[in-house]
Amino acid sequence: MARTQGSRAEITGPLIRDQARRLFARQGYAAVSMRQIASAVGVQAGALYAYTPDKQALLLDLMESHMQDLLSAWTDVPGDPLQRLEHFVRFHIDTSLDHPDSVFLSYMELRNLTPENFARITALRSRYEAALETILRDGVAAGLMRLDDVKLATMALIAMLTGVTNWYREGGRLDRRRIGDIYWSLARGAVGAD
Amino acid sequence: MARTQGSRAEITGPLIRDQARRLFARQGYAAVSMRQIASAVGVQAGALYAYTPDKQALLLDLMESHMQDLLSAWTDVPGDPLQRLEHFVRFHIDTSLDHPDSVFLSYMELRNLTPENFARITALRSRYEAALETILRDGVAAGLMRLDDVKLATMALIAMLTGVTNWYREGGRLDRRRIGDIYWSLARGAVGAD
DNA sequence: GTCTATATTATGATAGAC
DNA sequence: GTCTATCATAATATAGAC
Repeated sequence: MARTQGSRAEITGPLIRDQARRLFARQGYAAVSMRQIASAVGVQAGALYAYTPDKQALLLDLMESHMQDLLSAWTDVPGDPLQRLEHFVRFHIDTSLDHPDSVFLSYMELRNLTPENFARITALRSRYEAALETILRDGVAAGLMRLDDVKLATMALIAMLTGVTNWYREGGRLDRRRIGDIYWSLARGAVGAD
Repeated sequence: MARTQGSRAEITGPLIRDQARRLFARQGYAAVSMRQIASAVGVQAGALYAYTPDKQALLLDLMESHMQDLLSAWTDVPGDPLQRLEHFVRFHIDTSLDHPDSVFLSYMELRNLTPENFARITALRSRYEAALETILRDGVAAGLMRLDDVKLATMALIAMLTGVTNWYREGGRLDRRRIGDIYWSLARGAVGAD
C-alpha cells in the first residue's frame, strides 16, 4: 500500500536535491526530466514545484551551494608555498572523493546555466581558482616552484585533480589516502619542486 | 529568394556533421534539437534523416570518427621514453587545438551514448590511453621517470592535457607552440623527470 | 535530396482537489 | 505538501509530394 498523499516536507526537500544531483551528474542536466527526479524521490512531478520554481533554479541551487561549501571549507594553511600546495591538493582530492557528483556537476554543467546564473557560478569558481593561483605565484616568487605560466598551470592542475571524478569508484583498487599521495606527487613534480 | 528545394548532398552531409559537432560541444548533446542542427545547416529537420538514421547515430559517428582519426594520426616515435612522452604531449595538445570541439565531445558526451555505443567508444579510448600508459611504463622501467602508479598517472595526464579545451580560445594570449611548451614542462615534471 | 505536414511521445510547468 | 489532471510546447521521427 504505497502512500499517495501526505506531507513530508522535511525529508522531501533534501531528497529532491540528492536525487537531482545524482541524476544530473550521471546523465547530464538536459537529459534528466523533472518526472525522472520526482520518480526517484517517490513523489509526482508537480510536487517538485513546491521546492523549486523551475528546473534551472534547481541546477543553480546545487552548483551554488556546492561552490559555497567548497569556499567555506577551504582555508589556506601557514607554511611555505609547497606545504600550502600539498594542503590544496589533498583538500581538492578529499572533496572530490567525498562529493564526486557535486564536483562533477560544477565542472561539467556550466554550459546549461542561463547567462546570469553562469556569471554567478563563474565568480565563485574564480575565487577558488585564485586560491591555487596565489599559492603557485608565491611558490615561484620564493624560488620553490618553476613555472612558465602560473595562470595556465592553475588551470592544468585543477583539471588534473578534478579528473579524479572521471574514474574513481567507491571500493576500488586504491584507498583515499593513497590517491591523495599519488596526486600530490604528480602535482609537486608538475610545479617543478624536487 | 532562399532556396526551398534542390539536392546538395555533397555539401549537406559534411555540413550536418560540422554543425552538429559545434552545437553538441557548445550546448551538450541532450540540449540540442534536430531542428536546431537543421536550422544551422539551412535545411528542414526532416532532411537530416537522409544522412543519419537518428540523433544517437549522429553522435556516435562524430565521436567514433574522431577517435579513429586520433588513433590513425598517432604514431609513437623512436627515442627514449622522455622523447616519446614529449611527442605524445605535443600531439595531444596540437590535436586539442586543431579540433577542440571533437576532443571536448569525445571527453564529455560518453554518458549520452547508448550502452552499446559507449562500449565502442570506450574501446577506442582505451587504445589511445594505452599508448600513453606504455610510454610511462617504459619510462619508469628505464629509470627516467618516477611514478607511484602508472595507471593513475595516465588518467591524470590525459585529464590535464584535455583540460586545454576548457579555456583555450582562438587568438588568445598564448600561441600554440607556447602552449605545447608549457604543458610539456608540466608533464615532464609530473612524471618526475628532472 | 529536400520540402511540408504530421504522428507520436515527452517535456516543463500550472490548477485545483484533498 | 502532495495528488491528479491538464495545458502548451517541443521533441524525435516518418510519410508522401516534388
